[in-house]
Amino acid sequence: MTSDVLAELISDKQPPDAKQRLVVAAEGIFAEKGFDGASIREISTEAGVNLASIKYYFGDKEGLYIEAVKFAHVCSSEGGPLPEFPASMEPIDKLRLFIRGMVARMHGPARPSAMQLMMREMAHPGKAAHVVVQEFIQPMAFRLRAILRELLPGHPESKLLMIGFSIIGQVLYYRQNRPISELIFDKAQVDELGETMVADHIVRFSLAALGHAEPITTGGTP
Amino acid sequence: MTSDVLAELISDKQPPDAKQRLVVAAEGIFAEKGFDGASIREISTEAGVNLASIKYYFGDKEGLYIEAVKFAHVCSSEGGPLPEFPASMEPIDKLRLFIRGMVARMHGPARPSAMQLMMREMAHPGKAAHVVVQEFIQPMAFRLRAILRELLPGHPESKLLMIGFSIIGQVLYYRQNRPISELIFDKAQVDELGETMVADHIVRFSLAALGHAEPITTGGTP
DNA sequence: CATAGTTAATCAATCGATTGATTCGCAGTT
DNA sequence: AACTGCGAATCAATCGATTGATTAACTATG
Repeated sequence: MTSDVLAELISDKQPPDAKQRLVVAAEGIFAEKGFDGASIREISTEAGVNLASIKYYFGDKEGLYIEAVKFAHVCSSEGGPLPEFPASMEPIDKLRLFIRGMVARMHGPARPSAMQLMMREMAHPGKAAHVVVQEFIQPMAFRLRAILRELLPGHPESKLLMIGFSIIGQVLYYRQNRPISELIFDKAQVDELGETMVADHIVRFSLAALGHAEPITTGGTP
Repeated sequence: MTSDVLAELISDKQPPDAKQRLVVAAEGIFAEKGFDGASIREISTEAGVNLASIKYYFGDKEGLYIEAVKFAHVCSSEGGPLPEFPASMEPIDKLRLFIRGMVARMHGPARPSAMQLMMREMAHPGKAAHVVVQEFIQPMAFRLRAILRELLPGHPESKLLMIGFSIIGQVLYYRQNRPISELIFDKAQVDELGETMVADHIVRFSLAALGHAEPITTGGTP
């Protein structure tokens, strides 16, 4: 039905029509207040369109929500489609690039509310979750597992799974738990951890755990 | 005002009164549907008490929510108050015990909805968040930082912070992202990762990254 | 005219909050 | 013992506000 909203939005022209404005406003408000907390009246008001337009374009509130999640997914993906590396590249270098790319995606400059909405949907998966998983999360997960399989041949699948979770867990922490971290420690102390610093740390920490870099204990390159 | 509910609840006798039943029911429903999604009518019905009792005991919906979060915090903590280790113990052993204890707490048998409610509040911190942080999260974080400071003297504070985030991030992943992981991979494949297996992996992965264990690449003990 | 799009107005339902009345238990007084 | 007064606790009933959803009338474009 309304599945081609995305194509319009990513290649949007200047004067966005009602449907576009609705999706954009919905993405921001749903990200801020969640599905239950947001009201379609507030969304339609911010979008500057009539309340009934939501039914007209999306059927009901949930239809608008799903489109907003899809839109958030597209916004988050345009930061870079996870760079392709040549098959000849050393798997350890692939892993290095993969982690860097993933951190960049997370901390990326992309519309913050987009990532926030996706995280909300991931925390409590609903009908819109499978879209995010299938088009956003699953490819990254399978790519990472392929790299790990190449890097650690012969290891049982369960071990590869846990190693992947250890790496993704580190990356996701900064996106999921930043507000809490700022409550625990000084906000300034947490905020000074820039994207490159975090990426360098996770790469070093993970590669060291896999025996492909000097352990953290070592100061620099001795 | 209603700050002594906790004392009653942790040492509760057989016939729970209205206030107790309200808190217990609220914890379950808030955990399942969130603050906005839950209604005080549903909570009072499940608790078997009158709607007006919520105002009588807790003032309003938010007051009940805060008490429910506190209750969830107490429930989650009773699994074990993070074992004290003697100061003479090697820091590396402290770290090992700490990780194991934290994984046990997360996967712990404690009322599942309790942990779920705390995670919900951590994901989108509100007025009740500082209670969870101050009494549940902060002590663990500071304890971990002390261990790391002892283990890695001379390292800058920012590096210790990121190392701590790497460890906590691994532990939290399994609690925060299990439903998504089960969507990405086979549910059975994820579920077969038991608590001890996960704990062993995180310990090995983290200690290896810090140069205090054989890297994962190594099969066993060569 | 016909279709697409937009509008204001309103629907029934549910929300959180509040009211006033009622019951219960236990002190103090006679 | 009997009666009284008072506060704690609970109840049904309802408040105004807001929710998502829907209708019918209106405009504009082709």
